[in-house]
Amino acid sequence: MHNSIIPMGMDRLDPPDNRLHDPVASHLGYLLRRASAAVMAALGARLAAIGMRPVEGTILILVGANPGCIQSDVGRMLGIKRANMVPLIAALANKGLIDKSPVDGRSLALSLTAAGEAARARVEAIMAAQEAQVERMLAGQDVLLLRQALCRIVDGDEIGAT
Amino acid sequence: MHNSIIPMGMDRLDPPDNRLHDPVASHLGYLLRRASAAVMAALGARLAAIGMRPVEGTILILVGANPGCIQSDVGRMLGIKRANMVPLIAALANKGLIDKSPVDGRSLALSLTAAGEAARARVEAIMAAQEAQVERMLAGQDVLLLRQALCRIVDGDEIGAT
DNA sequence: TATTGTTATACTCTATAACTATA
DNA sequence: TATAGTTATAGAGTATAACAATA
Repeated sequence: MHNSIIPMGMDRLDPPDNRLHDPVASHLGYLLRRASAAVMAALGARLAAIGMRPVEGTILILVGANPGCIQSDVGRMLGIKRANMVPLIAALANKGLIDKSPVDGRSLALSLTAAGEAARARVEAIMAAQEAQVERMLAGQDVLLLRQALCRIVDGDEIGAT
Repeated sequence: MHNSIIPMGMDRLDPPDNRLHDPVASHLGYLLRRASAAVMAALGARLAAIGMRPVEGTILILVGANPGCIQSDVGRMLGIKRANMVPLIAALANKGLIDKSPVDGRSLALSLTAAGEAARARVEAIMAAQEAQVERMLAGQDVLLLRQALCRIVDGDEIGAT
């Protein structure tokens, strides 16, 4: 919390930032954004070790838990538009992790290949470790209540209107 | 929380998503990311009413609180790289909201113009309303503790290493 | 008529490398 | 040698519009 109130023009020029006073550092919206970025960066670094990005890992887990689900539903669940799902699913299929089989004539049923299931297991282990660390850093919180509150914001028809 | 455990292949095809089971919906990292996106989208919509984006508003507030600060310090404080600060500051200067005056020969001192100060006040009012709403949606939390925890994650040298 | 998958496209945000001028 | 500002550029992520095939 770089919130020291040292006026500009002083002689302390040594530290990384110039000890700016930051009135937004206490805003929960801002902190949410920065914390999210930090957590995603850390997860990205861990998943990169197995050649995977956070989105891809999440899709693997979701398809693994819902074999036969269709592309559009996965996108809706993750808040990803149809058009943007195409290259994501194509990449996972090209890596041989996901099978696409037509069910409908217009819908594609998704399922994990054997390699996809193995990858999913590795992803889940990494994400579980990440999750444990995040929970540890949220020490002092009622994590159950926090989860519920974040869900309210995510599904938030409450936010956006005044 | 779309977490109902209704197996695929049922006849309930009416709701938006096909009632997928979502094992990642409970992950704090994932919730953090989705909640952050929702809050930022709401803030973006509100600020768009005065022709401003969240980053620009944040910079106005930061410069207003630290007149004479230099571009690089603002970037460091907000986690924005030097190279990416250039067009941001240029845009605010072009709008006549920020003045740049050389102090160093290599550094530029930033300050708000009269119009910039007026814009800053409007931004701060909007952000305060947004912040109040976020706090309301986090009902049941110890907001002070939550702020501290999020700051730990943001400044997190703890996260990223195993 | 609404939905699925798809293509093309554009805009924002972010990251890196390289350069100049200055401290 | 390190820092400030700058340019150019590349990669994600996200958004819209349009189209064909299907329900």
